[in-house]
Amino acid sequence: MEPDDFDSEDKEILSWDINDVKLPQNVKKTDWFQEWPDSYAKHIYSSEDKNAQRHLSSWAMRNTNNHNSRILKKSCLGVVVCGRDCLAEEGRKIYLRPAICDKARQKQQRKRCPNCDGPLKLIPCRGHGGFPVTNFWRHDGRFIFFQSKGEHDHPKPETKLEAEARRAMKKVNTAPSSVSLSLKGSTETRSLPGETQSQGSLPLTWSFQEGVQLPGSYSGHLIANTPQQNSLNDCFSFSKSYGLGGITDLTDQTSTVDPTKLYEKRKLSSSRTYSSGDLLPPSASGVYSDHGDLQAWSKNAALGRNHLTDNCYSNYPFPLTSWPCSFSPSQNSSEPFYQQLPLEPPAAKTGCPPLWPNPAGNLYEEKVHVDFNSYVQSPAYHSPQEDPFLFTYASHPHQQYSLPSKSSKWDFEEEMTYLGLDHCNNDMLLNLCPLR
DNA sequence: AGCTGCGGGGGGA
DNA sequence: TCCCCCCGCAGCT
Repeated sequence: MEPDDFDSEDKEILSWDINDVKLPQNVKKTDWFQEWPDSYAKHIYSSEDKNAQRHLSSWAMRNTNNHNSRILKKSCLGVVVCGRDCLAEEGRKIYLRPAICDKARQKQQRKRCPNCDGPLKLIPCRGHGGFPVTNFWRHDGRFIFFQSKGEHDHPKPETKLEAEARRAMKKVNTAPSSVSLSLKGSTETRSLPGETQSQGSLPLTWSFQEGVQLPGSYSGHLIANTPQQNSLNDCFSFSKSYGLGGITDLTDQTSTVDPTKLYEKRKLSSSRTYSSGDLLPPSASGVYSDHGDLQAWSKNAALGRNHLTDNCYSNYPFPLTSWPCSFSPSQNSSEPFYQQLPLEPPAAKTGCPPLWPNPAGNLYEEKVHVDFNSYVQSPAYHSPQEDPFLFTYASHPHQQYSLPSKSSKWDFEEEMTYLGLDHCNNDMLLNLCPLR
């Protein structure tokens, strides 16, 4: 929605209210999905927008009965914090996503802070005149209208994907046999070059501490130590959360597809070269970054609707809790995030490996520079004040993960086949590769 | 188990 | 009348 050159139609489009009897239908340009809508925002999404169809938000929004079946109303639940306001290692705080279900939330609040064993505390949202911020969704014609009322007065919780991943990790922890068996014996997963063994330097606070206590041979390493394994987790969450057709449950696939082989296969089949820091160790990151926007972006990308892919930027579907991407794009995910990244760091140290190749064939876009290892806050990043997930970070300058050069091609179909995704339906493929 | 949407109902302004 | 909240239910993942 560009505010220039208003005519009467544009004014109509801008001045609507969710309660209007008639909403504008002559919308020329729909908005990109906003994962962290705040303040008194209004957006018009295409009715084709999958995220909008699902009324998604990374804020923990619960359904509220407004006795109006035409307008879906949701109110914010706030954020769950440690009652002792403890700091995890490296000064990170704990911001959990409140469970949406009432009973699950009560159960959640009975749990203890895994960092200090203190009580957990729910900080309610009071951003709308003392009441929770409310979001309204209304489907009308070819559009989905969104309106937010109030301004969140609390930190961002972990995203839905992160919360789901955390639960998934707990499942792995409690029922490790199905996943871990296939990983046993993997030297890559057990011992990575330059990897330190400190759990405390894992990128998450309690998500990792609680969830990643994998069985013996793991020595505390997450399945997603390697980008390849990570992508499996990511796929899983994609399909689980957003119902992408074709990918049914990749957690099951980890028991049939040995991630070690996957990693080796990728090493062999790809011309990518990895530097000494090759596999990104969990210890290489210490920032609990809020990459929710990236998740939204990657979700959108996977759903075939993303301005970045439109612009031939490669897709970096950043993982859930486990991938230590240390940058946070704008709160407004309509802004291309490449504009907010450092233009050219001294050494092109990039960290997030691609999961989905760019449909245009530009598998790696070197404008995306992420340094997991030595987090230096640039003006392009959110300050910790702006973004509660970003905190001071003790750098580990020794490990690097090099992004392959543009010449590196990733055989997408081969990859999909190897991942067991060769049965993906057309919709899935269309979503992933809208240009194919 | 948890998320989501729906709807009945109570209570306050 | 409007708004907020609680609750239960059903469908889904």
